[in-house]
Amino acid sequence: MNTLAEENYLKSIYHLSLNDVNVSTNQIAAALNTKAASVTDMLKKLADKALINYAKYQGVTLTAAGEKIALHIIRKHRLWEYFLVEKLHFKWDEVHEMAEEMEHISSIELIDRLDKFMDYPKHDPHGDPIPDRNGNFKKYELKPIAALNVNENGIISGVRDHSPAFLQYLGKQQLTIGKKIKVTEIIDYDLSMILQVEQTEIHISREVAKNLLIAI
Amino acid sequence: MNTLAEENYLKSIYHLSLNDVNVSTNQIAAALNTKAASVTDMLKKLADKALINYAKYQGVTLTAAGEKIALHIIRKHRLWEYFLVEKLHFKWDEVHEMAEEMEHISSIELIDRLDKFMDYPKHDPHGDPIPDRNGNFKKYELKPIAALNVNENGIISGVRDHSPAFLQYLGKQQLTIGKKIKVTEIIDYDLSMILQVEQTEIHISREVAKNLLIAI
DNA sequence: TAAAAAATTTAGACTTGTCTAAAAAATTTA
DNA sequence: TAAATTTTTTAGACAAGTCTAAATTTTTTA
Repeated sequence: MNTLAEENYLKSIYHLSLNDVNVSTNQIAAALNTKAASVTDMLKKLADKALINYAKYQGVTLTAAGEKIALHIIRKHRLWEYFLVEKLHFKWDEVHEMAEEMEHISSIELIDRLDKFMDYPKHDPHGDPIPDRNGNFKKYELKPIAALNVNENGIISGVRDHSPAFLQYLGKQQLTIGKKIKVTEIIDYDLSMILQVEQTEIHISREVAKNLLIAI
Repeated sequence: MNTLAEENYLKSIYHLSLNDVNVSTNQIAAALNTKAASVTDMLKKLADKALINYAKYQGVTLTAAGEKIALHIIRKHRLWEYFLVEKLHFKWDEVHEMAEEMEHISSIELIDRLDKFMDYPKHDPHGDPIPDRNGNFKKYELKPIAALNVNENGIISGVRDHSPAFLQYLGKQQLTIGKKIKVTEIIDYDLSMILQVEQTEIHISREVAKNLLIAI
């Protein structure tokens, strides 16, 4: 098996790969709160194990083997988050740190049984898809509410910012996964938006609108 | 917080302390599958942190602080074992290794909620007591079936040997926690015993009788 | 396109936890 | 109780993962 550090590198590289094909040393260092020199050392090890494609100064991509491991860690992270929210009743802004530890529990059988226990959830509490045991999941597209025009509507299906502060704010405003929203007005001055959510109108800044995602 | 290695040392010292007041370097080395020299190094660190009382060549005892940590790890281990058996339907001989990893998940709130989720179980799947959040548990005494005479009876309440092989054997014979047993015969020749368990008679060796415990 | 700036890698060092081999202390035994 | 044996500790080394500082490569910019 891989070390904890290796698993965290693979997971970060996977997430960064969603935005850029080649992931840079500095991006990884920032994501893992470490130094570029440390990243270079680890990249050599991961390349030796054939988990990444690495050419000096060129950035990295995951190999098929590396991506498989990354997706399995993400599967574990998201299933544990679902467990923490649905079974232990934590709030969606409280579970990330715990899941960061739990995602490294190694047993595959354990996670498959946990999946069954919860009746095979498709999304974690933040709307992110949960890969199945083979690493497959539907790559549905989401777009920010900021991209909507007046009178357009959608269902809240994800967040771009996973910080506790943002999640807490959304929770307080009842802007949670599954809620149906409609844009009733866009303020010219600052591009902030007024949304119709169930019976109430909610005013959100452009910043919030960019980080709150709806299904297309 | 403490490192994973430190937690494992404290836990081992706690378990060994149940048999001997002072725990020796070699005992710890054997329990942790490491070398005496490595143990000496770690004992110095734990003593510096005031988690153990350590005098060179004299063996160690846990301080109150060290015992508290050890009991919390044991609490986590046993609650996760209960979860794995009761909720995920693993067999009692399958859960130890998984719980060895899960016991190091740090959140106290998580384990308290898990405890509540399972309705505050008092014993793990092997009959061992689960400490509460303050490290308290009933210190009930158990004795081996080997200590019984003919016609005496009791309720299976624990095991002395936690190895998968022993647990699997017991499971197959229906010799599980909570079963009522009565000694119907003791064979002079090898001190093996014939037990009445529910409707059936089961013949167990002296070795088994020494490792299977009943409530006094 | 050459100089400046930024990104990345290398070199050497440090910490944690481990090891082997040798030394020292404690215990057993004759 | 002195010698032999066992246990424990010390000394020095190593691997993993990290760091700082310096060197190198790439990218940007003037």
